[in-house]
Amino acid sequence: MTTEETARAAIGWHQEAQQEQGQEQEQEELELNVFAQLCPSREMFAELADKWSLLILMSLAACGPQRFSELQRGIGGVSRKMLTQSLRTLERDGLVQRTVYPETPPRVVYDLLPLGRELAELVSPLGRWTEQRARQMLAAREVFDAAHTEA
Amino acid sequence: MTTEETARAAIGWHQEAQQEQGQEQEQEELELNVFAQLCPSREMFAELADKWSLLILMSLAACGPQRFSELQRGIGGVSRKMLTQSLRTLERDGLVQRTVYPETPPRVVYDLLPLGRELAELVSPLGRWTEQRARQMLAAREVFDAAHTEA
DNA sequence: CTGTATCCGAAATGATACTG
DNA sequence: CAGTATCATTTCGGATACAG
Repeated sequence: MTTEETARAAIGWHQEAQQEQGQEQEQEELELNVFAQLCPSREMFAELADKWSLLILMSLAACGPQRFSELQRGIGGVSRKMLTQSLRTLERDGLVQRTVYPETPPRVVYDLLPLGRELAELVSPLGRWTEQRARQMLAAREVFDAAHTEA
Repeated sequence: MTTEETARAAIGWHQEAQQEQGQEQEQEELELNVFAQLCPSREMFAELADKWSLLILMSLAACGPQRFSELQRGIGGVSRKMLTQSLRTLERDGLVQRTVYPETPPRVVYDLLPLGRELAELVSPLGRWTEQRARQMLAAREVFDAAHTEA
């Protein structure tokens, strides 16, 4: 490995794959790369990098298993449609479990599966960070907007 | 604090604020809450919970300061329009710095500001997690889809 | 090279009404 | 309660042309 290669590797991630994606035959285990447009992991990433999906994961992590209506009350502004849709996707990908208790009226509870819990533990800090730094970002906005108003 | 309240607090986050948002006068420092529809932090969160914004932050964290064209090559599938737009937002919120070197042709370099670096360090693990678990999620999908095909 | 401006089709989302 | 179906609207995002 050359000095150059060492330097690039030290910076992080997997630059080789970032160039293009097509002929990564070096390993029997194909490299997945969120930066590559056609990589399956990019599709997953694009799906998870969504406001509602992340809020659902955070809510389940913070408040534990919840019913559909609890989630909707807890996550301000979600419509039933978006909540249903996002939950289905999370369920499909094995992140969330949907359990129906055949009562009347029916009770449906959503909970994190191990995979979803892993992800939620990475996402929750993101939510807290946003709350902690929101004022700072808003302040930066005002400065930026002010500087771009004298036109 | 009742046993019930202790339990709720232990679960995490700030349930009080999750109910509604309007009369949190308990502290001089208003509580920010990403779960509340009208909270400023929600707006910030919605803005950051975006595919392109997150990929830009990850790319800058992984590869260091980059020019516009480098970012576009590194992030597969971004159009100039989306890249410009996302970079402007990140710049406006004080996460990214844009530096113009008045050469010919002009050279523009983007880099993380301290605030953006903080965020990037929370976001990058998310990208790596997605790559590591993508296969698992895809496998879960097949199972889910198979189970919902016999109709 | 690094954008900006505009057009336009596609996709996301909200509102509403209906169902098991 | 927990959805589904449909429609209307908004927003997103790519293509293209033009500019400093």
